Formats: sequence, structure tokens, C-alpha cells
Amino acid sequence: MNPPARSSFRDIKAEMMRRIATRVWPPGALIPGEEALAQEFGAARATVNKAVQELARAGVVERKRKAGTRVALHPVREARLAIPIVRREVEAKGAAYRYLLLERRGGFAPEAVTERLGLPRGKRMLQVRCLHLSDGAPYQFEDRWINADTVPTVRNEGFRDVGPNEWLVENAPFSRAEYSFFADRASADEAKALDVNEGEAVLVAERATWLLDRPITLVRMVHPPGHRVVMEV
Amino acid sequence: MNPPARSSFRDIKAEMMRRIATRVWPPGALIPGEEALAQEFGAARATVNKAVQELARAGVVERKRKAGTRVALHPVREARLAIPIVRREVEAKGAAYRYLLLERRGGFAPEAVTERLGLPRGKRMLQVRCLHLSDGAPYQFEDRWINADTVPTVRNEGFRDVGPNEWLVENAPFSRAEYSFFADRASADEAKALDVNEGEAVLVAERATWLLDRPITLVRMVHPPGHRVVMEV
DNA sequence: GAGTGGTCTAGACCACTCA
DNA sequence: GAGTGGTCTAGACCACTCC
Repeated sequence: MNPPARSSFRDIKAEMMRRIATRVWPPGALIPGEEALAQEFGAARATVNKAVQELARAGVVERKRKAGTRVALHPVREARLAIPIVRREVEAKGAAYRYLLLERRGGFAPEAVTERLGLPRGKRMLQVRCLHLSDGAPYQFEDRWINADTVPTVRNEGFRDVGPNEWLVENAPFSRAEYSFFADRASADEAKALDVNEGEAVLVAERATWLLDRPITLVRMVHPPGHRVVMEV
Repeated sequence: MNPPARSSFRDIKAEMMRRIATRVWPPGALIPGEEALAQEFGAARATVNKAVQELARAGVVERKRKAGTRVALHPVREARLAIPIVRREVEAKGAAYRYLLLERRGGFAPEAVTERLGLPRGKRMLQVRCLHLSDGAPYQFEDRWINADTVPTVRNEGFRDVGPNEWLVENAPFSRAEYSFFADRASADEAKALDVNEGEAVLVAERATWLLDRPITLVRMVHPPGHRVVMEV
């Protein structure tokens, strides 16, 4: 008769989840309004609102003003990937991390780089190539172009002891990023650095970042064959 | 003097973001309590709370009772990837989708499959191999093993017109999934299906799903060279 | 013990959108 | 125009955790 005398928004959320999972509220169904739910659960509307908003954020329901809240027909599953600093990624696996600077030089960025970042052709940028090792074995080869206009202090950084990845996280927060994965064949340089055969299938992660509208960096991170990127769902 | 006369939690969040980005509140710093912020912004504490909670969820700040709220030292950036049905993925790009069943058969699953799913060796499963095309070109080759014990109705489904991906989404909700990416060389079968050379570098997505503790399916999805998985950050 | 965040309430006004 | 969700307020109690 009188369910939980006290309902927290978690209880309400859980009960709603249950009704959706057991098809008491089937996909596409219109569920009661916040006012009605508040009354049913004996809670304030704000409490119900918090519960339903979390369900909406998770993609379980869809909300529209005036139209009400519906159970999502095709719940959009979302995979999440934490993007740590490489050092932490290696250390999290219990392995010893080592960093090796291969090259640091200023020069004209290739058109592929400037175009990707929205910079003019022939722009001078800073290029850093380095290697990250896990227990002595190559873990990631990093080839990065940095826009010194956006991060002026980078001119004074040698990247001899600390990698550009870690340095940028501390010194150049980004507001926007584009991140993508693809498979590629290892170039001669990459093969040599990773100690694999040229042309081997490698996983490449590419990341471009901006601070507001100013491009910061474009990086190509190459992992040796067999490397897996694992995501949480 | 008096900034926004009316502060929404978005304004408050934005202003706090700005202070963190511009190092008014540097990494590791303790920021004012909710009460103080509420007074400063001329808002109720609940409003400030909502703003700060969103920053905490985004990993920008870390909160602890009694200890207060600190700017995160190493903001854990998170990339998100929507996992749509392949058909929708293709159609979203404005291309014409086509599905082609290559093979559907029952048989003993390889040990690699049963082990990955936590099933006994020599388990009989249903194997489905199919191809997804985008504007007539191979888009994804799918090689899937399904556990009919968890999804009995799958025995009556021929997968001639609708792909197992789409069918499972409608008929077998999963509660847990493991999702990973890696680069591989195209096998003979895969190369033939995707119309590329054998040994070419291909991007492989692998997904295993369970309903509670019962394994549902393990699928290997192979994309032709050049395919990019783009993530939001 | 005391301070801070976590949550709840009751009431209110607003904004969007459907009819 | 009217209904629904979005947000805000002022006040309150609680739970966790540091000291």
C-alpha cells in the first residue's frame, strides 16, 4: 500500500528503470508527467525531475516540453573512453614507464597538418617526435605538431624529460578536441621506432585540440600491432 | 559592477570554467564553498550546487564532503562514442545502406570465442557472417557468434533481410558490454568480402555482450582501410 | 565536533511546443 | 492557449569526513 515511505531520487530512478526494463512502460510509451510521478512516489517534483533527467541523459527516455517524456525507441548506447596521460596509462597497467625524445625542431608544417587545424598553408610550427615505452618495450610512437602562437611558452620547453602530452595537459588546457582512430600500415620511421616490420598493421589515434578557436596541436599516436583500445559501455 | 543580474546555473558554470581556464583558480586550488558562491552570484545554493556538480561530473573539479571542492590536478578527459546500428550509421552519412547475408550456420565455436565469453569449450553456437554496404561499397564485414541459450528466438530468425546487429538490438537487450578496437591484417575471407588485398591494415571493432551473467554474442566487425572512428570529446 | 557537500521540499515562474 | 518540462528559491536536515 505505502511503498518506500521515503523516496530518494535514486529509488525513483531505479523504479522507473525497472518499469522500462520489464516493459511495464514499453519502448515509445508516454510515461506520466512529473507532477503525477511526484504524487505517486510521495516526493517533490524537483526530486522526480532529477531522476528523470538522469534517465534522459543516459538516453533511456526522451523528453520534450509539452509532448512529455517517452521511453526511447532506440536507446543510444554510448561507449566511453578515458583519455589519460600516456605515462599514467602505462603505470596503471603496473608497468614501468619510460620516455624518449627522438626529435624536436621548428619547421613548415605539412599541408595535411595545417588544413586539419584550420591554419594557413606553410605555417611554421614546432614538431616533436618521441617514444613512450612500457617495461622497456615500445608502447606508443608520438608525432606531434604544436602551434607556438597559441602556446608561446612552448618555445622554452625542450621536452627532454617530460613528454609534450604531459606538458600540454599542464600548460595548455584545450576547450575543444577531435579524436579519431584508424588502422594504417607502419611507415619506415614508425616501424623503426616501434621495432616492427614496415607495413605492419598499426592502430593510429589522432587528436587535434583547440583553445577556443585557436589551434593548439595535432598529434598522431601509433601503437604497435596487437594493441587494444578498450572502452567502457 | 553587477554582472548578470540574473544568474542561471549555466552562467555560474561558465564563469567557474573561465576562472579555472584562466588560472584564477589554479589546478589543485580549493574553491569557495557553495554558500559563498551562492552569495557571490546572488543565487540559491541549489543553483550553485547544480553548476558545481556538472563540473564535477565533467572531471574539472573534485568534491569531498568537509574537505571542499578542488580544481582537478589531472582533469580526466573522456571521449564518447555513440554506438548506433550499422544501418543508421551509414544512413546518417547520407549514403544508401545495403545488407548482405553471407552465411548462417550452427557449429562448435572456436575456443577463442567461448573463452572470451566465459562459455565452456566446444559450445555449440550460431555463427552469422554478413556484409554491410554503403552506397554499394563494402562498409563493414561482420563475423558474429550468438549464444542461442540466452536468446532462444534467434533459432527462428534467418537473418536474410535484417542484420543480426539490428535484430539483437530489438530482441535481446544487453546489460553489460565489452568493446574494443585494434588494428589487424585482413584475413583471406575478410579481404575478399571487403574487396581489398589480403594482409591489408584493417580496423577491427570487437564487442561482447551479456544479459546479466549470460553471454549473448561476440562480434568482430572489420572495416576497410581508411575507415575512421570519430569520437566526441 | 564541526564544516562541507548531498539531497529534499513546496512553491513559483518561465520557455518551449503542440494543437 | 494550454500543458509539460526547465529552472530557480529559501529553508531544512542529513551524511560523510576531517580534525
